[in-house]
Amino acid sequence: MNKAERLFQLVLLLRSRRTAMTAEAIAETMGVSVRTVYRDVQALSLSGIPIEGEPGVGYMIRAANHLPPLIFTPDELQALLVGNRMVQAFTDQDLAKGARSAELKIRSILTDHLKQHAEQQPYRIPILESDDGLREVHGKLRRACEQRRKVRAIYLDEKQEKSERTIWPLGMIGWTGKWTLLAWCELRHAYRNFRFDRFEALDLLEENFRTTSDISIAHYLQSVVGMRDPG
Amino acid sequence: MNKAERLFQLVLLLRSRRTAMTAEAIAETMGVSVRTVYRDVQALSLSGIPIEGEPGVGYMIRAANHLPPLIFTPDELQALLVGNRMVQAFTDQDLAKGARSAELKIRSILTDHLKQHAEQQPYRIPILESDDGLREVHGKLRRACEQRRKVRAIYLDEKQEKSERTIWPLGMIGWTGKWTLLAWCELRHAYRNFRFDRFEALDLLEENFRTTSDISIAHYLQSVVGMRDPG
DNA sequence: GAAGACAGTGTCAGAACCTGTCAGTAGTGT
DNA sequence: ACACTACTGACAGGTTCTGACACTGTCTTC
Repeated sequence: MNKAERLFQLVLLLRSRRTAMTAEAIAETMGVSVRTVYRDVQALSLSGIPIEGEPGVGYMIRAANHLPPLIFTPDELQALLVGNRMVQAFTDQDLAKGARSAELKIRSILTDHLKQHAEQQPYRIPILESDDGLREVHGKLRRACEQRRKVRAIYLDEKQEKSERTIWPLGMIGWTGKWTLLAWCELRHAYRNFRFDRFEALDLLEENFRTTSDISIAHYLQSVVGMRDPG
Repeated sequence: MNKAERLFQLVLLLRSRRTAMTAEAIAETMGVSVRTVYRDVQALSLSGIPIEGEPGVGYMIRAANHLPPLIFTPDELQALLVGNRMVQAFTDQDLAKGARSAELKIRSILTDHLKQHAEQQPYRIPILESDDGLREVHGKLRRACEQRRKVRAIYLDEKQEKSERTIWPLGMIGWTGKWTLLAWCELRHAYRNFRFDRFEALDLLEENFRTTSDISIAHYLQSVVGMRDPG
């Protein structure tokens, strides 16, 4: 049996049971090594199939019938589709890819009636290749934020003055037409905002940082802007 | 992309459409040769997925239920959430409402693992009340586009000259930081682009218009911009 | 708190499988 | 008979997949 067929069978196998199944048991049923089962589980997981394992218990797939089926209203669908296009145009390559595959998944569960709706979109959001440089910056900063990695950056400020510093990227703020990074500046020991389009160079360092109650988006919004963080 | 993943994508792709798709079109979307598409179709068919082809028409899949329970990957989820926030900030009130309720529905089906992901968002997209005027314009134009209603508009052009005209709103184009309306101008008998922030007044008329092969977004993109409409 | 069991990951070489190419076939319309 | 489309067969070379084995991290037992 080849891999594709085996993955398909694995989904059927797990879905047909109410109890979990250990990797070893799966290996035996499928006639492959345990190592291969681990790889198969990972493959399914990466495709977004909600397969979950627990040590000592085994793997199972969450039964679909315990969930409310996802049914969107036309406005909800429209919002998702428009949002997805904005992401493709205004963020980074990886997120754009995520947006595309999320859209495929959403479209695949629509009723015919809604599919029709989805097809006649008045929205067009051009994806400009000239923004590819910005997309790269965006991607790097997103990774840095998510992994809480410090960043060494060369930045050009409003006065056209170049500076090199180490910053802790806390959050990415979307304004109409531009993104800024909220970061903690090690040099100044203070919050600073950086426009994405003013970075001359960016290096993700190996070193991590820790957000504290004194250094975080919520704290910045509270103490500097004077508003509660909506999350 | 490996075969297993591609087969999964193929199922989603076919399920996401109302109409059949030729092997050649599939090959192009997937980035593989046509021969491989034929093999993939056969593989799915052998696994018992009801995929059917008709010469000259293409392939399609009957009935659902063959889809494994579907959930999003972290990147897909991130894309949906960011997109939703952009919609709330940069479109109109109704669509924003749609975005919020869509988000609730999506969150309700997430696994614990994904919920955690969803909570630690680095993105913040402020919703500025000062844009409420723009939101109203946006909402009116969206309704006009969707219902294909003619619009009587007072518009201030680049030279600060005011004009009143009847237009057929065809599409809403999202640029970095601004929206423009592509419309057919009854006065000039030509396509015109209007910035949302330059409308002084907007009245949705009772009268409808009909898009034709000579007056449509696709035709505009083809004949004026010189590109194919991505849809 | 050391030893051991258990679940899962990293790596590697050889085997198996997959892909594109190209030639060929069946069916259909002219 | 010819052209055309949709599809299949065969094959070489390139990729990927698999199992073996060492290894990590966690939890349990004594």
